[in-house]
Amino acid sequence: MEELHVQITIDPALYTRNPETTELGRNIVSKSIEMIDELGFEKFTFKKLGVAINSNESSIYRYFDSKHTLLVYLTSWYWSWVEYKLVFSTTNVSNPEIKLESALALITKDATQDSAISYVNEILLHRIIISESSKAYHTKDVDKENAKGYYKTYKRVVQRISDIVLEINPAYAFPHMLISTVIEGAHHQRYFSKHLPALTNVEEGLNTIEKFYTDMVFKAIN
Amino acid sequence: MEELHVQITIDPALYTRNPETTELGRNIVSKSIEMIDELGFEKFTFKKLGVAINSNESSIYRYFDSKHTLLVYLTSWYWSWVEYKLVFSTTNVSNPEIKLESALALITKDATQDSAISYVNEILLHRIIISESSKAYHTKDVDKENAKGYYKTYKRVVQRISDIVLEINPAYAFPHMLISTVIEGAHHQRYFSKHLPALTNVEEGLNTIEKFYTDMVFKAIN
DNA sequence: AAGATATGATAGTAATACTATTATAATAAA
DNA sequence: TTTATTATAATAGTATTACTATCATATCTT
Repeated sequence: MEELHVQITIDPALYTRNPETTELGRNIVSKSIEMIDELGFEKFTFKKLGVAINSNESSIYRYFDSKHTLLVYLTSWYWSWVEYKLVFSTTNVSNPEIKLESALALITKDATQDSAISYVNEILLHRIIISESSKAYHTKDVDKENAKGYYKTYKRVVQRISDIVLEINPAYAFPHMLISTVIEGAHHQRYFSKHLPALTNVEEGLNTIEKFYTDMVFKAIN
Repeated sequence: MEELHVQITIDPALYTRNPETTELGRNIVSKSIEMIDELGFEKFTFKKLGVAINSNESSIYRYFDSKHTLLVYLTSWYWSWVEYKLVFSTTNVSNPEIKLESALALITKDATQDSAISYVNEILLHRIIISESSKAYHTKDVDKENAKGYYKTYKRVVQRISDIVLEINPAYAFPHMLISTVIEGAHHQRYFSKHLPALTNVEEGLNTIEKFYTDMVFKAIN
């Protein structure tokens, strides 16, 4: 696996002090990913995180003004990272079908292991996205937060893949619905396959999710 | 609209005292639906509910042992109700394509207004399902709760519609994935259309969600 | 060496998600 | 009709949460 040297830029609206720039900040991000994965978002607290990194609750609040914005920060980080990989794997590919195929692989495949940034464990982050990320926007404050740009990176990824769909079939009327259905669907199916298998037909090691959605998308747009 | 006289039966694992059997119980269910819709699940509390129905927090705890099981109860209620309507609208229909079409309409259409049970506002309940129901199973306790049968009714609905899919195409390999994708997808699209429209192509009053998923499903299984 | 800034430690607050106890009201059985 | 049973209400209490505020100390810059 080659290492990608990525500069992932997160909207300053999502933090009060940029965690990338200090060791404490990177520790907060790093350990919070581990702990949210382990405890679940509800049982994760800044106090526990402070203890785990030998720091203090009050210091963490200087980086993120709530547990919730930290979650939004992490999802935003994830989508920036996906966007980077998306651009990387689709530029200079002229055939839009092939572009769409790799885009779909990217959003439906199991966790990728390339370590772009040392302090972020992308496999754990992917698991958090699957289990917890819908909580980031299922809030009574969505509209306010959306206006502040909290979900920009997610929307950008959907837009980019929708554009590829339109390259293949400019008359297709529902590209955004289709792509957001695949993204959310892939997360659900991965979660269901582990916890509610009656809701899936996933078979271990067969890339079922990727195959299912790739097949579905190409049939839908033709 | 004709009135359906339904007997919706909820698994006793989901309550400590059956709320259907007493006025207080029905008030709890009724008002909690209104309040969760209005406040969102996080800001809803049993204390506030107690005040709203002129009762007491401690009395509510005799019906439901947590806020979380109340949410699971409500989702279970919702799926029982959907199951009833599904059976009602598909029995004695011999053509499986037509059966599938009405099943898909049922799970993708906007809130239906027939009042089967007086103390449940199905429109508000549908909104709760859209905005909050994923929180019912995105917990660290899913496996334990699944073993107790908490998600049975949801799984039964998916199973029933998957069976119709298999009637049409017995060789189709992913019926459960397809149907759970449609159900979750329809909820997401409805939520996105209100709060994150960049992720959809929904147009007001055109039944976009129903059309999109119906088209998608029939293309996928043929 | 002085000034600025980041971090840590401690304390405090209102609210949450409960549990426990006791009193009172309503209903059913003797 | 009295008694026993059960449901509800009222009150208090607990540990924890999600913060805010204050102040001391360590570190880094000029």
